[in-house]
Amino acid sequence: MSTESSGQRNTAAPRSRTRPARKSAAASAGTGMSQVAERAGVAMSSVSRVLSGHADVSEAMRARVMAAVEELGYQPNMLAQMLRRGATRTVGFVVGDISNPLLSQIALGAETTLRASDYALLLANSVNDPRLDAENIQLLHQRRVDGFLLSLSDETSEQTAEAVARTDTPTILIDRDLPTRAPTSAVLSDHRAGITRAVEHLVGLGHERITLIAGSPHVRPTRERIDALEEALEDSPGVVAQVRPGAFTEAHGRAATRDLLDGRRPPTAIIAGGNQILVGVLAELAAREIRIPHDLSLVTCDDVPLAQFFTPALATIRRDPYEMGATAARLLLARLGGAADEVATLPTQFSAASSCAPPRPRQ
Amino acid sequence: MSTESSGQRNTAAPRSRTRPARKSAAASAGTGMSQVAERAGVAMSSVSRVLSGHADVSEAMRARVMAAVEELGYQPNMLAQMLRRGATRTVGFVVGDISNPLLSQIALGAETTLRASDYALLLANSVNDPRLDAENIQLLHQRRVDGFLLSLSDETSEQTAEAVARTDTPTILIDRDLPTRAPTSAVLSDHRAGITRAVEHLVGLGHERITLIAGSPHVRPTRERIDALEEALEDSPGVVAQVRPGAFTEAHGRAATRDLLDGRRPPTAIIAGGNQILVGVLAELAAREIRIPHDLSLVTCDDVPLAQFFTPALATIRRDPYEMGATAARLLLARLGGAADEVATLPTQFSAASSCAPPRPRQ
DNA sequence: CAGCCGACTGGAAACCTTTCCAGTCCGGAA
DNA sequence: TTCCGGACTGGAAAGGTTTCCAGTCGGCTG
Repeated sequence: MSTESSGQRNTAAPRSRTRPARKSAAASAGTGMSQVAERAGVAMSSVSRVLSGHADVSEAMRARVMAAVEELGYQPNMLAQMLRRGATRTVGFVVGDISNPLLSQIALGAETTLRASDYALLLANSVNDPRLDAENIQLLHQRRVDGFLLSLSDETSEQTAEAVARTDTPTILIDRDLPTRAPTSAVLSDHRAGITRAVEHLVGLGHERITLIAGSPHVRPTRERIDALEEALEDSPGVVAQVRPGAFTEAHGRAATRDLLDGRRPPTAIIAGGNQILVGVLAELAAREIRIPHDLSLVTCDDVPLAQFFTPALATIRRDPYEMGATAARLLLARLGGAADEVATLPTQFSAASSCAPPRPRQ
Repeated sequence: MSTESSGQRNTAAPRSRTRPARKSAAASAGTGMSQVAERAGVAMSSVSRVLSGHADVSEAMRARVMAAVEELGYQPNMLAQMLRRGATRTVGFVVGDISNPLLSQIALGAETTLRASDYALLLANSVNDPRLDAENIQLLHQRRVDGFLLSLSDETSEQTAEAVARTDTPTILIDRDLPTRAPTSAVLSDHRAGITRAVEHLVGLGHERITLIAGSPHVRPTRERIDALEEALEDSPGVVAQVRPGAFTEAHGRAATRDLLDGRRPPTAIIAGGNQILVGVLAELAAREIRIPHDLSLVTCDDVPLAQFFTPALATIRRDPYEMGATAARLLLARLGGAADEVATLPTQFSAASSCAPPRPRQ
């Protein structure tokens, strides 16, 4: 595979230098409620009542005010409203890494749902650094968000727990467990069910050494998957579980795979606990020319679009990330509307495929 | 491929119902600058000066104020600051679809860069609907963002152009061209270079019918790629270019492929203009059991992680989306700092691979 | 007919900061 | 000794809205 480089990197001349003339006089710039009031010949309080749909407003008043609003092209200053009302209609989304397809789909679901209720989404990446989790929470809190959606990098961090507690703001955890007695809503995936089905399938095929290469041990999905794997094998005395938690990275996937295959008793089946991990696993398997499913069976979690063309087809434990985001948003909206905290659990599906087959007979 | 469903969908009981006791008295709640001033026995203006690092402040004053700030755990109210200063230190990011890996990486680059300068990112998806582009711009404008990062769904929309013009706010276009004389910064990809190299490569292999299955014709990348393809073939009289613009969707990729292959003169090479389109193309090729590169050569744009395991390896026109986002953010920060508008062009790389081979001899 | 209530409106405080302006005090220069 | 400027500080306006409170007025009840 050869690589040709092309294109230059430069910064070209500006397209134009002149600022456009100040907008037509009717613009919103500098037009405040008092101008409207003056124009309509009424008090500011009346303007405010009309605009906020207050009940005690006569038709005549409404008409006069609306006319003035039209004429002046008045638009309320949201900052002043936020200050006065003490609410920003803004939600903070703290996420380990938005470039992860799983999380960006969650973000899409959340933002779409929130926007339907006139909330905006403030995005903060923590690049999987627990300190940034806490810092971002603090930062968004200072920006006075009305609520939080948290997909933390590390739920065990003291600082993060403190930061969450300090905010005293409605918070929805996304597939995370925070070890705190404070009430918190959450939307969770039922990882156990997916792993259980996958393991049943593998055991049914005759596998006796099943390895889970998992991500960070400091987040719920990893813990749940590990627990589910070990639990599922309690009834199968002959089958051994191996677990390799680490990080949700290609590097970990690759290193763990290498390590396992070099070990005395390599697994007959691997479950890759995330799409980046999968890449690492596949890379190492390819480098060793290990054939799936002939030499090793493979299951992955949280598929990505192109996975469907992988040969052989990959068995996958799926969930619906858009729906997770949407649900998280709904839970938050409910809380902001005064409802109690609530935990929603969303299902997981296991799709068997030809990447799983009976293990090779023992050599 | 069988599918077992597992897991239940439910909403479980809340974890707790009691609110935690109001935080210790020193909390920021209700603590304003005037409390600090009173506690320190100075005027509010002095507190403000100390906190904003104004020059004319005595050491004694600074110490007293800071002590009071510490004791009260005072945190400034950013909403009041925003209102007073008329700046929010917030940037609006309008994007067709954040769940697209290309765009989510751009978002990551942008957010990371912006946060380093204390700006926050307000995210708005337009789900590829031009009306929502305009609406989101308007919405974010009302929220008084200091600047815009725009990855529009349709740069030809009147409403969008008007919305942009109306805001009179520093704006960076991301790989888009807005037909307006207003000055606008932009970060662009040099698609032409990538396409040119790819076409040279294909022509070198002997291809005579090269098809570009492109995305929406209403955005710059599509136009640039089409132009580049046609231009590149001007010097190769025997080679025919076909172009199938449509949408950045799997459906379009699949339909266009079907259409082409059913046509009288099917292409010998296809360039898929995006990762979703690629999925559609591959699906149709797989359904017809068309072998790459034996029956058809394939090039794709904007790869995704798993693409590297596709067999055969996919020739790809790449760019660095994180860097695009970071560059866009830098351009915006510069504009916010008073600099003139500027256009940055980032390179594109073509990587040849075994998905391209000489075409089958004519039947 | 007095009294009262309800519908409606205006005035002003409150939200919290930044910034302009004026004023105090002191040291140094004339 | 007087004047001036610089260093520093306090007061108050401004930024734009929401909301409480008080007040007016017409109509209805007793």
